[in-house]
Order: sequence, then structure tokens, then C-alpha cells
Amino acid sequence: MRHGEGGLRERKKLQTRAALADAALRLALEKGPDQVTVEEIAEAADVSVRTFFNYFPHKEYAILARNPEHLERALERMRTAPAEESPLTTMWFIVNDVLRDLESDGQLSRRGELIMSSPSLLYQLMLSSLDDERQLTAALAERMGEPAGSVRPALIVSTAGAACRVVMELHKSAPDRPIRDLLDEAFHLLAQGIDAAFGPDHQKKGTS
Amino acid sequence: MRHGEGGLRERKKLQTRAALADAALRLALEKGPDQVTVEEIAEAADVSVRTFFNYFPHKEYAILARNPEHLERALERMRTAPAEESPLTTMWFIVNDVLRDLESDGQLSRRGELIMSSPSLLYQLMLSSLDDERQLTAALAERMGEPAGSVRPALIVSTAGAACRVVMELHKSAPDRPIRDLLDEAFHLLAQGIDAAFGPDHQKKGTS
DNA sequence: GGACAAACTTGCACCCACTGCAAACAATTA
DNA sequence: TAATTGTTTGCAGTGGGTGCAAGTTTGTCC
Repeated sequence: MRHGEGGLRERKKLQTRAALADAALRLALEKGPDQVTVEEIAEAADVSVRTFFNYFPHKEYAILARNPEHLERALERMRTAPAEESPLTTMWFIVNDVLRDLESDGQLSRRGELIMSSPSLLYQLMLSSLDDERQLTAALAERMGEPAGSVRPALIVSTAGAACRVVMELHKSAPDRPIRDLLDEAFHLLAQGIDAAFGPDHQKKGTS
Repeated sequence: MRHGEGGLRERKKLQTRAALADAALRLALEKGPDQVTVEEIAEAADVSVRTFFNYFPHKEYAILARNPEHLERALERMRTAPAEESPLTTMWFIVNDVLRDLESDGQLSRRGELIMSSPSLLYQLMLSSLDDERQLTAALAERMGEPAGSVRPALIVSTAGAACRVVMELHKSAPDRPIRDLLDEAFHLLAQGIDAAFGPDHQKKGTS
């Protein structure tokens, strides 16, 4: 009577979820992510609109179909990295992992193009990334032995994310350099400092 | 027959816009930004819902009521800063200007609290900030004499923004240090480098 | 000052993302 | 096999937002 992994119910749920995600991505690529409707996606996956929302809280989530393994892998990488590996180096590996989905042969993948072309997709990605960011920051602070509200871990995680985003935008505007070249340059700048001449304190005192 | 500044039409438009923005902020603070409806805001400002959308493309825009002068001041600062002032120092002054709205006596202002408490407000702010960011990046690249698609100007602007956001989040979670202290620490880290030991190249070669 | 044009407001119908509720249906358990 | 549990679905509704056209207000010209 009992089935192997999870039973018929569980298997059907996974199938439905996959069907919705597939349909969403396909139709978003065909029609544009802001043009395709939830009704079209649900119909293509052979479920009702109401059921769609049992699976995904927002239309964009179905299109993005973020793989929860990404965050898991990132947190795992954070925990198991060699002790001598510096924090930003770990973030570099994590970001490169994320880029697998967004880049292909130095160019934006179709999925990457899709995300960079739609404010609502970018929104949902950025919002959910904020949550990931908080978890990564907590894991990094723990690894660095710093208290939870420290500036440096939060800054490393958030600026690594900002660098990734900026690099993709730069590449979209002017695709003459591979994305990974741009990313390496950005990470090296972050590592060594983006402005050795920074100095509002001295200047401020001079003017007051 | 002619009136002074802009005529009756222009004056009424400004008044309506201000009334909508005032009502939006007041009601958002009273009821919560995600709870207040456009109908309530329009009614409080004595106009129709349809008219509301003649003024603001999204509900959040009315609540945020971003002052276009902020970007103008920032771009002006970028153009007129002393030649010897470094790029990140300029961004520091710009971010401190923005913080006037979000912080008061080292604590988050009510407006700052509002923004940090609502994903949809944060979204609209982040999205519109992306547009500002692009303009600031272009202005900074020009000032630095770098081509439009360069990594460093984009990185300076985007990481300054990320630092501002992160600092506010850190403060919200643990309000024991003034916001400006946190911000100064973040900017100094960015300036001098967040990770001197960064080195995936060396490590990568060692493992391959 | 009246006629006319331009600009703005408003009402209306509609679209679409999303939610709560309960009946119907399918899978699982006793 | 009947009872229980979990899932789907239909339905009504909310609220943000859009296009269109009629009504109203302001500005211009004679």
C-alpha cells in the first residue's frame, strides 16, 4: 500500500510544481514576463488559477523558479570552506555558483536576459535575495567570530551581491567583455579598496 | 490676465500633488503602508482615484513622495565637488544628504521606520534608486574620466548605496549604535578594502 | 465679456494579481 | 470498505492600475 518516495500525492505535487515552473518560464520567454498572465500559465500546466497560487505566492516566483539548493549550497560553502579562505573569497565562489544560471559563455543567458529586462522579476529576485543575504550574513558573521550586528560581514555579503548585479547591468549595456572578467575586476576592487583617498573627516574639519 | 508663477492650473496641480503626498504619508503612518488604500488617500486629498493615478504611477510613489531635488542635488554635488575630492568621499556627502530624511538623532526617523517595514515600499525605493544609481554612475564616470561601461564608478555608487541600506537594517535590528557611526565604519571599510586576503585565483590554481 | 480651445477631473468599465471560503474530489489510513 | 486527510477547484471578492470619453475649469483671443 505505501509507495516509495513520498507517495502518489507527493509525486503529483512535485510534477505540478515543475509543470507550472516550466510553463511560466517558457511563456515568459515567448511573450514577455510582464505580458504573460497567471491564467495562461495555469492553463498551460493544466491546473486552475487558484491552484497556481497554492504553489507560488507571486507570478514572478513561478517564472524565477529559484532553486532552493542555491542557498543551501551557499550556506554549506560558508560553513565548510577552508579555514584559511578569506570571507570575500568564499563569496566569490558563491556568486560564481549563482552565475551558472545567469550566464553562458561570457554572455547573459536567456534567463539572465529575462531577469534584467523586467522590473517586477528583478524586484522579486532582489527581495528574495535580501532574505538570502540576511542568512548568508549571519553565517559569515558566525564564521568570522563577529557579533550578529557587525558591519563587516554584512558589508561583504551585500557588496558582493551589488557587484554581481552591477556587472550584469554593465554587460547588458556593453557586452564587449565577458561577465566573469568584469566580476573579477569588481571583486579585486572590493578586496583592495575602492578609494584609497577617501577622507570626509579631514575635509569636513577643514571646512567647519 | 496672466498670473505670476505658472498660472492657476499649475498652482492647483502642485497643491493637489502635495495634498496627495501628505495624505498618503499620514495614512501610511496611521494604518500601515500596505493597509492604506488608494481610495482612502484620494478621498483624504479630496480627489478621485482616477486622478490619484494621474499624479502617481503607484501607490508607493505617493507615500514615498521622493523629492526630485535629492537627485538633482546629488548630481550637482558630483559635478561641483572640489577636484581633489575622491569619488567615495563625494558619495559619502551624497548619502549623508539622503540620510536627512531617514534618520534623526542617530535613530531611524518615522519615515525611515516606515520604509524599512514594508517590502513594497522598499521595492519601489530600491527600483527608483536603481535609476538614480545609473545617472550617478554616469556622472561619476564622466568626472573620473573613465568610459561609460567601467567597473569602478559603477561599483563605487552601488556599494555606497548598499552600505546605506545595510547600515539601516543593522540599526533596525540592534539600535545600540548611531546610524552615522555605522555608516562611517562601512565607508572606511569600502575605501580601504573589505578583504585584503582575497584570492580565488591562487586558491583555484592550487586545486586544479 | 463671450466664444472657443486646451488642460484637467471624473465616472465607468474593465483587466489582472491575489485571497478566503467551502464543496468536490483523490489518496491514504484504519 | 468506510472514514479521514490532503488537494483541487469554483466562486466571489478586494485592490492596484488602465483606457476612454464626457464634463468641468482655465486660458487665450477677438
